[in-house]
Amino acid sequence: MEYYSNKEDILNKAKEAEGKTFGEIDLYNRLTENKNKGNLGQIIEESFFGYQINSNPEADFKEAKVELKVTPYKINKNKSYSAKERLVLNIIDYNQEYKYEFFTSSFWKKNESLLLFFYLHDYDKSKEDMLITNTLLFEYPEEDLEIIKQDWSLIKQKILDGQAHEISESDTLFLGACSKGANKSSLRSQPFSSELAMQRAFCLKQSYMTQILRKYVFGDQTDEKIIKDVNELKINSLENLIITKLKPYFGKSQEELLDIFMLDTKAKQVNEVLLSRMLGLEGKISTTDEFKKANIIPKTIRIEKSGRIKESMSFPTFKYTEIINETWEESQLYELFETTKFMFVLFRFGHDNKLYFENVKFWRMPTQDLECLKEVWERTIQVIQNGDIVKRVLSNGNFMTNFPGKTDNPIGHVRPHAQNRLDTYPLPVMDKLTSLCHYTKHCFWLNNDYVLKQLY
DNA sequence: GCATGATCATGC
DNA sequence: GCATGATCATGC
Repeated sequence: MEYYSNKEDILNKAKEAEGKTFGEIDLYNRLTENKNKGNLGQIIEESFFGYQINSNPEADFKEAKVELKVTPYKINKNKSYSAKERLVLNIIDYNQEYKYEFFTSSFWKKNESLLLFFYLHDYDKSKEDMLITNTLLFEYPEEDLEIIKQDWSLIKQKILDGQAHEISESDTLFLGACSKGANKSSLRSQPFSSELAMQRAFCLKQSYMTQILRKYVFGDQTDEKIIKDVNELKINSLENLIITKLKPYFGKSQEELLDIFMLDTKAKQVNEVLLSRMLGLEGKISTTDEFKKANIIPKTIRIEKSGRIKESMSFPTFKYTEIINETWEESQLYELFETTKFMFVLFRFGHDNKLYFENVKFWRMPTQDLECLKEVWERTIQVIQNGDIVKRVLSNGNFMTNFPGKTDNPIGHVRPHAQNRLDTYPLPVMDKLTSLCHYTKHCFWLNNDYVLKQLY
């Protein structure tokens, strides 16, 4: 058995796997014999590097401090590449992790540097036919490491606060704590609360992995950064730095801001452009390195003079044929709110009818609210499955539906979101009342009054 | 007045 | 062509 003790040798060996399928590498028929079928990492460890599989707290290549990981990516409709999943790392032992500092943590001990085997995932292929296309020895860039340190500290703080059961992947930016285990009943004890917490593992978020893939594997151009000086991140969080940069503009009207940045009112996208200017960016905030890696979605909210928000908040449409086959924990809705952080950009109408930039708030959906939203998701599936979408036809020809409405749930509801009524998705079950086999695209909306409550 | 259905506008 | 943010229209 060869022994790989330095990074160069390890990477050179890894390169030999590029262009091979898992079937070609698998010497011990792990794939075909159907046991441990999921674990492609084990095949690489055992058949390719020739070492015994272990679950040490140290990295796989202990001496070189390199952890081996196999991870899939996909090609999108628009030909770009995306990581298919988050990169799941070691399980968090709530009863131990809080005792450490970042550089003595279990995360750092095991994942200080990563040897990544990227393979192209293809739904039409079995695992043995999927191709390893690229390998990468990855070390965290300095500016990323500062954010990862903050992420780790936040997770540690939640354990210290007896809040391990409230941890969510959307708490943090690059390094997450994702749920791990067969199901929700994989619970663990925590040191500062009697409440059991879901078993979680450290992970690099899917959005972070996508950026790694694009930048280091496919050599895409680096995206613009909000924080240009790493040192700023050593003393403050990304969120606080953004708020600090925006604070001088709080209370200014849209007109004043346009004036300051010498812009013409070109309607619609003004607020997004203004936000960019206030942060000193050339492009949109949603396309910055930090926002893409952390999966932060900016949302503009306009508060009326009356203090209410007129419109509810929309999200991507769902496909009727797909949603009915989802489980809650793997559903697109759960994934969205479990992993996404939102940046609410608040504007308020003054008594002079002018729009004033008021504040910025980073928000993620609290765990119990997400559980409440589950009822909306369940009801939606039920309605689709029963072919029970249309409740009755209104006098003007519009359809009234049985989808959960705003009054049915405090968090969210289901409503159309389409070009027009003829912009549809196919139905898995024919609608009983109308005999329709396609129905207008719908999506989940967050209730306007719920959103308002989140601001204060 | 507002919940709900429907659609517009923009940009990729 | 369509996703997405934004907003309109109207029946109850």
